[in-house]
Amino acid sequence: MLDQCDSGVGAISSRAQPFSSHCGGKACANCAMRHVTFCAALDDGELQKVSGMAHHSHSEPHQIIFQEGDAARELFNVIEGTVKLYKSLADGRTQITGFLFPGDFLGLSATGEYGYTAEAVGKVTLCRFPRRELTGLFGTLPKLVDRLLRISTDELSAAQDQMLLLGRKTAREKILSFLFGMSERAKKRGQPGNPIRLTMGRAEIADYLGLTVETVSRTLTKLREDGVLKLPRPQEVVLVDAQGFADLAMGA
Amino acid sequence: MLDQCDSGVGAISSRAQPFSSHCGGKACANCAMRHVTFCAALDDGELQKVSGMAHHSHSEPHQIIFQEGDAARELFNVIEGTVKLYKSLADGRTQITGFLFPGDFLGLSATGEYGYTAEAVGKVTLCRFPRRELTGLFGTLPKLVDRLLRISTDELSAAQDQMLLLGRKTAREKILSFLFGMSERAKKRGQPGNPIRLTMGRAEIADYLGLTVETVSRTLTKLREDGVLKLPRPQEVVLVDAQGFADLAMGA
DNA sequence: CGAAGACTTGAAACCGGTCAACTGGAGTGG
DNA sequence: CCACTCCAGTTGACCGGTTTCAAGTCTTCG
Repeated sequence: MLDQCDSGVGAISSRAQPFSSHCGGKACANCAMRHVTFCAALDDGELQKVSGMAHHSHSEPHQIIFQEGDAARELFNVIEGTVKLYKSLADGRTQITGFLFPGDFLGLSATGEYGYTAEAVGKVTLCRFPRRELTGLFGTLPKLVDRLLRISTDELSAAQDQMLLLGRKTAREKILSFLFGMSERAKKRGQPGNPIRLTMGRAEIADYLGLTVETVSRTLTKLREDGVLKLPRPQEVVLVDAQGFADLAMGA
Repeated sequence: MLDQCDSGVGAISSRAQPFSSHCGGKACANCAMRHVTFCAALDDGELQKVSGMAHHSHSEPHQIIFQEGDAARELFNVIEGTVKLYKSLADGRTQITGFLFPGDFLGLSATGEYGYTAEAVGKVTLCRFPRRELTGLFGTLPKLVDRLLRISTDELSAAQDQMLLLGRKTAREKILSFLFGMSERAKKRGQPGNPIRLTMGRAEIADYLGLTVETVSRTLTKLREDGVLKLPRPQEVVLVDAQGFADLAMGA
């Protein structure tokens, strides 16, 4: 199901994979991410230029992709799996600033150092680009910068929504917003929006929503008791009434 | 002190100002913001190209500059005064996502609509650019896009810090971080970092930190009682030991 | 089958929120 | 010039949602 340089969105491979593989030639042209992330901004000829500099790599669960403060030498597209981005305080308190799924992009930095840590949640496949080589194309590929600017402002918008959530929503509202967001993003990736598959654990949901594990668990239980959702297994959320749920999550 | 198209950073004018004024010719060349925000990315010749499309305007306290959902037709530089950006829930709960001061930029949007509301905190002077005209220059002025990308990633980085603050810090830590940030930003604008001038009210600080007015007030009182700072007037914070304060705020 | 880890549930404590009253300075008008 | 009003800020008492601490339960996996 997984070729060296190409994978189906959300496909799950049971085959052993090389940790890293260089992809020359028309690798990018065959990539499942061809029409998403910044690659979509390029025509076939332009894609050729970046094809040579990219390569795929695989990360194991809990593996750190890069840490806050590391020199930002690479940019990444997520091909498969879930990545979490987070910042921590000295005493260990952690805030997850975002989850990334197939088709998402990461690695932009204004300072030359990554501003946060990126870690694989489950098994992850990434497409890596050397930053200097890619930014070197900015002059000749203006569409590339446009696209990155757009990705960046998109992320900023999401960050502002998350600030509203963290600063002003109750635990119940946080959970509802989170589930709604997960559902919408799954749909955008062409996956079903209703049975929601949670690829991250309760502790990670808690660190994303500014809550504790216990509160996340209790709140989900309460939503189940209220008939809003079912939890056949911890990682699977079935929405009883998807439309009613959307209204709830939006704040009706 | 204030010309039509030029003002000193942080200068306070007592003269009546026209609400809006078009600035042709070498207006931008004389602007106090010439070497900050995205203007700094352009040489004198390039600046000429944008000079004609820009004009300054003045806003009164509490005046809405644009609202969440409005078509994003303009981009702005803050010339003078304080601007707040915020998002609100249907029931009125509000989260301020950022304060902008002279030299700061706003108005980027991925969707074509502003994703948040911008409001003048005190009297404000803005430099306005029609979005379509400015983005039309992207092709010929790659440095402009680079700069906007950098501004955007800077903001994203600040947003992530704010998420950590909102999700994981205590009220005391939030206030300390806020004051520290205000001090650092004042220094970057070439103003003193120690007596901190708070141009926004307690309610706005509260909406920025995810607290209530009462908690902001109580926490400031506590910091005063602990000898960390003095409050000669509500809008003026004197740090008793600036270095010790910085350590505190960073989490020592 | 046993151990480890993730998730859930329970009881009690606490931080920050809510509601309410008070203070003080700025602006206004008598 | 002083009294009044208004509003921002402060302070107090109480409340409650979330956290904390602790003990279960369930699943997974060796």
